[in-house]
This record gives sequence, structure tokens and C-alpha cells, in this order.
Amino acid sequence: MKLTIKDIARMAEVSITTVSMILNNKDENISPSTREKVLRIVKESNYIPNTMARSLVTRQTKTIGLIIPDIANPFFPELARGAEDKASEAGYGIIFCNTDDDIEKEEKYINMLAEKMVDGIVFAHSAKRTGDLASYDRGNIPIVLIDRDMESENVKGKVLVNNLEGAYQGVKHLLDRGYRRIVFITGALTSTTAMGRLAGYQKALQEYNIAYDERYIKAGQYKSEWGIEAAKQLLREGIAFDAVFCGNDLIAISVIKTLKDSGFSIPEDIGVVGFDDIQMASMVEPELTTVKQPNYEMGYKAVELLIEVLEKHGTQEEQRKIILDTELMVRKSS
Amino acid sequence: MKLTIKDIARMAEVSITTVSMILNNKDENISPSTREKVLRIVKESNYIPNTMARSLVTRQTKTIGLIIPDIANPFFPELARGAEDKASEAGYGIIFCNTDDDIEKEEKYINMLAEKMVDGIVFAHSAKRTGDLASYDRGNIPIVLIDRDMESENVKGKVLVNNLEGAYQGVKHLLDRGYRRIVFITGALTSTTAMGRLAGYQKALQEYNIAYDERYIKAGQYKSEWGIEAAKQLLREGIAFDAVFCGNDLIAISVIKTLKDSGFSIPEDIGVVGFDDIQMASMVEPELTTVKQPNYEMGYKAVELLIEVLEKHGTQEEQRKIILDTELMVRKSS
DNA sequence: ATGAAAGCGCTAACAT
DNA sequence: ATGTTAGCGCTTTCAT
Repeated sequence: MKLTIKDIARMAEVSITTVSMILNNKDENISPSTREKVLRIVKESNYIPNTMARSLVTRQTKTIGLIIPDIANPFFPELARGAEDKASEAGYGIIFCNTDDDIEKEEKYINMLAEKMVDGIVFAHSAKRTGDLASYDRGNIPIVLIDRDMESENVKGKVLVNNLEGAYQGVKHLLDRGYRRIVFITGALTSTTAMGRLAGYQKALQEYNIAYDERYIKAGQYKSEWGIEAAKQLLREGIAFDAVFCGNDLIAISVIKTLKDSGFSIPEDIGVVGFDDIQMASMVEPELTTVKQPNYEMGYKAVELLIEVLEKHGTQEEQRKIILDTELMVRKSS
Repeated sequence: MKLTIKDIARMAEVSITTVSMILNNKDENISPSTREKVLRIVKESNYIPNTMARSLVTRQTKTIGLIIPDIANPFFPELARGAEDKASEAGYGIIFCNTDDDIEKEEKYINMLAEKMVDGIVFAHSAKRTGDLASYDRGNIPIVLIDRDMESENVKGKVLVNNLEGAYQGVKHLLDRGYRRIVFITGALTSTTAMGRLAGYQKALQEYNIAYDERYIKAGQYKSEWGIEAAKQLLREGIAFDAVFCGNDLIAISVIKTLKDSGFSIPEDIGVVGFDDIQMASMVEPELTTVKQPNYEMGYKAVELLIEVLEKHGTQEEQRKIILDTELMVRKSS
């Protein structure tokens, strides 16, 4: 038996306005006795306000969308958790969507979120896509991007990672340990992440006066399969190398595996450094040295930024950009 | 500039009723020419219906809640993905919530979901809780439970895993390989999962005429830390054992690590079998033999079941129960 | 085949 | 300090 605000008003013998005001803490002008009475009845009767009706008039749903490629990809659960934690703190709910980095699905989801009238969207991708996306403008929903550099009217903020600096640290570490012929296996160079990391790789090499050699760059995808394939290619091509810097941990882990299967010792023969610091990184043998991305924080900050934008109704600020630092986790593979 | 159904009606020179009917495929009585015209205008003008308004009258939001302990726990991303895939197929959105298995948070979220008027809730837990939960009845939302055995008016279905059979297979496998003194390290025995697995463990032992010895049972939590702790206890107590069957993979992986650090070879000295088959299981050294839970399927089936219940308005069926089978993944640790 | 109108439950401007 | 009332955008019953 569903109660409405009307029922509460009747039971408390006041008008629905009064009830509404009390429920929304707009009760400067309500007498304490009335407030108490109403509150008591609300509690006793187990009344649940209908957000639909409220949203219809207030034009906000206290819900935000989270679009990611795939929650089952070990990179995203932490990020999602960070996002949800902040949202929950602020009284928002999160609708999550998996796009598999597929443009059609992205459009479909943006549409769905627009229909559900989410107040804003946090958009994270893994790689791949580069161009602009018209559907961003669907329904004019404020958007905060994670790790994706892209312009649109509705993009109100970005949360990025300092890929250049992170990669620089990782490669420099390898160099410091004495490795000299360092291969870079990474995802597609169309992605801003891969490009940033490549720049960091180059910077470190330069600092050590080591010539940049294109044959040492293997760009494919941010996937285990690519790590295996790239390592095999390297071995087949007979390129001399003593270390591998990987675009992410999935690649690094499969590279280690492939190399070990071929009889190499890690880190004695070949040093390996990854990027991300997924949970697995500290569980493999040898434990993986890697550049840690602050995933939880990225999700958390993105939602924080979004909510700030949402609730700062008046001021039409500049687009905000947050750049997070990475951290080198030195373990056993280097 | 937001368009409403009224704008479309005006532009098409028809009534809003007509537009509404066409949009909802209740167009038996609409002339094809009108339909086409309206559809064209809808498309051209980029009209997005306001779900809030619709939900207010239809009493359904096409949104369901997913409550889990922690998306960052490797058990849940796959499950969440399965749930979201099915939901998306059926035109539903998913709001996800992390409770950390904390009762207060659960209540808070159930409340939030009730306010947001989700059509139903899928509820998965990890362990721990046993008693009933009054707030389940908040807002009378249909619930489907995953892996949790609990009664309530609103629980319309359950998706369970055959824990007994799974554990039986795992332990029998160890026995078949010649191991005889098998320790069982698992989560709290208050959880139905741990109890089911214990029963399976006992059944296998019995079949091999091996006496059940309580000192071989270590019940703590489904966490890495407990795996380390339990393995150390075992070593300290000087109990003779040649195999460990673990309540989940997190425990198994940390047990392997602890044992290896103490100089044991896996699987030569000690065989280890886990439960779950999380991604990490096939990446550790040695690769973990484990009982695979169909996580993706659990999420998928749960949402499927829930939607079936939601859309079968009339018939007040029995509570439905789906029991999924596990699969033994034989790898290198046994 | 189409339209008029009531009403879903709530907020907010305006009265009193 | 409290109440009246007009919508928010849509679906649905009942007319025509």
C-alpha cells in the first residue's frame, strides 16, 4: 500500500506544502511542533517519497551515468568503486554501462542515459577511439572524461593521468638498473595514453643518450594476446633487447610468461616493467614492477568534479582539468 | 532546448495522444501516413521522451538495482557484467551499489533504490550475514538473491551455485591424485556457501573412507590475509598435511605463496585447489587448479529471472530457484 | 482514426 | 506559519 505526500498531509492534518517543505529542509517557517508531528508520521508510516514526481519538477534525478568499456577488465572495478563511493557520499546513484569500446553501444547508452535524465555522465575509455562524438550532445548532459582527451560543448571536465611522467619514471628505473636495450610494447598509438607513454619512454632514453629505434616499438592493443604475440615477434625477429617496458600490466604479465617459457630469466636476463598496477601485478612470479595508476582516485575525483559542476548552477566556469600522478612500484621483475 | 511531446504534436499537427500512441507502439489504429509523419518529426527534431513523466504514470522505471559487497573484489566484476548485459538486452538500466557487507549500508542502499523506484533488485553477497533483513520489505520491491539463502515476502527468486557438488569434485580430484591429508581453509562457516562446500569436502572424504578431522578445518574469512594466516597456523601447529582445498581463490593464491616461501613445492609436496576461478587463477605460478563458478552466468540469469517476474504481472507464481553447476579447472597446482 | 481531459505525486510561486 | 494552486511531461480512458 503506497503512501503519497497527500496521505501524510491528511494524517498530520496539514497541507501537502507543509509536508513537502519539511521533507526538503525548507522549514525555516515551520513551527517545531508541526515539524515534529509530520516527521513522526512520516517515520511511523514508512513513507517513501516518489523521486519520479520530484524529479519531474526539479529537473534533476540525483543519478549519474558511468560509461566504461568493460567492468570485467581489471582496470575498471577500482575506478568504478571510487566513482560509486563519491556518488553515494553525495547522495547520488550510479548507472553503469559497458560499451566494449564500441561506438554503436556508446551511442545507445548515451541515449538511454539521456532518457533516464541522468544529471551527468562520467565517461572512461581504454583506448581505441579518437574522433569526436556527436551523440555527446544528446540531451546536453554535462560530461566528465577520464583519460580521454576530446572536445565537446558538454565536456565540463577531465581527469587525466600524467602518462608521460609515469612512463618516464618506469623507463628511467630500467635504465638506472643497467638495462640498455629497452623494447616498448603498448596499445594502439592512436590513443592519447599510448602517445603520452611513448613520449615518456623517449624522454628517458634521451636523457641517457640512447638513440631511439623504431624497431623497439611494438604497438598493438592493450591486451594479453598482444603481449604474447609481440614477445614472439621480438624473439622471431632476433632483435637484441634486455628489457621490456609495457603499456599495461596485462601485456607485461603475458610478456613475462612468454619469455619465461622461452627460457629467459626475469629479471636476470630481461627486465620487465608494466603500467597500471592491477591486483594481479603483485601476485605473479616474479612480482611485477609497474607504474601505478590511481584508479580508485580517478573514479572518485571524476564524480567529485562532475557533482561540483552540477551543483554550481550559476557560475559558468572554465572546463576543469585534473591531472593525477602515477607512482612507480618497484618489485621483482626489474 | 528541450522538446516535449506537446511540441512534437504541434509540429505534426496532431494531438499528443496520437504521438504518445505511436511512440509506444500502440498504433493499431493510426493511419500509416500519420505514423510516418510523426516518426519523421521525432527523428528530425532529436526528441527524447522524458522517462520521469512516463514512469510517474506507468509505475515502472525500467531500472534495476544491483547490490554487491564490492565491485573491486575479483568475484564481482564478471557477475556485474553478466547482469548488465542481460539488463541492457531487455532495455533496463542498472544502478550498482557496494555495501562492503555492512548492514547499515545495505539498508541505506535499499532505501535509495526504493526512492528511485527501481523495478527490482538483484542482491549478491559474499558471506557473513545470515539473519533476515526487515528493510527488504521497504517499498515492496521484488528481489532476486544470488548465492544467499534467505526468506522474505519480496524474494521472488534465487540463483545459487551447487557448492556441495563443486567442493566434492575439487576434493575428489585431490584424492584421485593421491593426496590424503587434505586441509580445508575457508570463509566463516555461518555462510551458506562455506557450509555447502564443507559438506562436499566431507562427502568426498567419506567416499575414500578417510576420517573427518576437525583440526583440518580452518574457517576464517574469504580473504587473502586469512589464507596467509591459516597457512602459517598450520605450519606452526605442525599438523601433517599434503594438500589444501581452499574456500576461494584469493585464499588459495595466498596459501600457495606462503607455502612456497616456506620452502614447499607445489604441487609436488603439497597440492592446492581453489574455488571461483578468478582471472588471476590462471596467471599465478603454478597455475591454480580450481572449481570454477559461473559468475557471468549468475549475474545474467539473475537479471533474466528478475525481469521475467517483473513482466509476468498477472500470475503470482512460486518463488523460482536456479541452481548452476560448477566446473573443475584442472591446472598445475595439484 | 484521432482528440480532450484527467491525473500520476510532487514542488514552488503566491496568497493569506 | 500554513494553505491554494498551477504546472512538470506523459499515459490512458472515454468521446467523437
